[in-house]
Amino acid sequence: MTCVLEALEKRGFIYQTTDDDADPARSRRRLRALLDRAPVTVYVGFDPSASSLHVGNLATIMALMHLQRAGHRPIAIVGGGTGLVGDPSGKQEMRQLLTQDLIVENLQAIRGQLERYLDLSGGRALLLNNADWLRLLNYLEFLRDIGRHFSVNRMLTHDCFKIRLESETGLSFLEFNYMLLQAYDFLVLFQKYGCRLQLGGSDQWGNIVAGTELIRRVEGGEAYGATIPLIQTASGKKMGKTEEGAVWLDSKRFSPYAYYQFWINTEDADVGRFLRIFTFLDLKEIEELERLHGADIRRAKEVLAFEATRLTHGEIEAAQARSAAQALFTGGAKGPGESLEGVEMPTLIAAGEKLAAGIPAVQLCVDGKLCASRNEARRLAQQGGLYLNGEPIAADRVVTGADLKEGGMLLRAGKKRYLRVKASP
RNA sequence: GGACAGGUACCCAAGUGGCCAACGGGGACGGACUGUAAAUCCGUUGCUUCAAGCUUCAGAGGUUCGAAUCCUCUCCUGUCCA
Repeated sequence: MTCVLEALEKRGFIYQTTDDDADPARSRRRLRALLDRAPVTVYVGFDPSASSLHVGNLATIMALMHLQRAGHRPIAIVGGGTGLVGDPSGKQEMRQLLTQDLIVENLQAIRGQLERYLDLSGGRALLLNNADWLRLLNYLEFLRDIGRHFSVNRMLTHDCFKIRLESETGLSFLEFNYMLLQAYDFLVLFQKYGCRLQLGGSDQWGNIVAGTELIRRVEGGEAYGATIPLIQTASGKKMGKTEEGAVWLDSKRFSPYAYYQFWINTEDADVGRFLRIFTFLDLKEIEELERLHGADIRRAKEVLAFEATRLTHGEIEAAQARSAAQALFTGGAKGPGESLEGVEMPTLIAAGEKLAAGIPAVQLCVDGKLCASRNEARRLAQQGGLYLNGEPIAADRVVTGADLKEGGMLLRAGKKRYLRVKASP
């Protein structure tokens, strides 16, 4: 059995582990041994504050998939209990508190999504809601049994608190407790499921360590933690954010077409790193792709986009997204034409009679979500960034049935944003 | 509970009676250059039927010919004191 930890390290998943040693040669030895010896139960927590996971969660999910494939047992906690508190780690501002109903709703949705990535059959992976045990807690008992193991002095030295203590927002007592709850989660999982390893984003370091220490104090047991680096783009932006917000893994919120586009727009410098983290291609193949230079790097990006889309949305959707991209970009589509027939892409259906009478192009932009307002569309056109069937158009351009080509037309904003307009019968 | 400081557009942040739809920076968007990349340069960045008009500076009232700016009350945040 090849060492999973080593494989994860090579792919760039591991930022730090609780088993790190000043001497790199000895580092992570026990953790490696643990993972090599027998199946290990590994836990990761997901935040239930949104009804969908997003690309920011993806690296962690991928890590879990690798571990599961290597025979280990993942536990995904959806924080129905901790979600009521809100993790202050890495946050400048206090979180909005969520209602219980909302959390339960989100939890169900996230559950459904995780099933796409993890094999839950026969207990090969578990999805748990920490509300199941956190809600049973009694305040006084918790303080006496768990609280006494924590030193406030020590807690205050953690970065996650330091930042907030120095910020204008401050830190509420509620949030200050979050760390104890997450540590307690780990302890419960250790006791009930024999969970020995917790994984998380690098912002989770403090919470994870708090858990391993609590386990040592209460149970005298040895547990480990590992963090995954915060994935940033080469130019230093947080990965997985677009102007519209997060890149969701839910196809209703973020279409497979848009998802594919998100990946194909990866910066050159990130392609290799992302291939390692966000696909299962083997390292040799990735190295091949990394050898591409100049415009050829796009080929590697196509592989990345296709693989990533396939993992999240499935083979069929991925293929559709790819052919849409090829038709629009590589094919240099000017009009909708045959090449776009049946292609999955953003499409606006305009009422036939209205179109015959003429609709301002700016209105179509707004209706089709290409622009937020007619003003914005007008500006876009004035700057020469609005195209109809491949030709730049003026701000006062009125679109009529005469602009339809083979039953549709193609509006483009800037270089990348396309909208197909079709007439309803 | 008391004292003080503050709440300005996506974010940061100027402005302290008219010259303010509001300086500057970031971000974003468009153009040029390219390869649906990065970097760079130029431009844009409240809404509307683009002429003018309309709605914005925590909220509600008020003073004034005229308010983001002055007054009153309310809400929110931070700091210090109790």
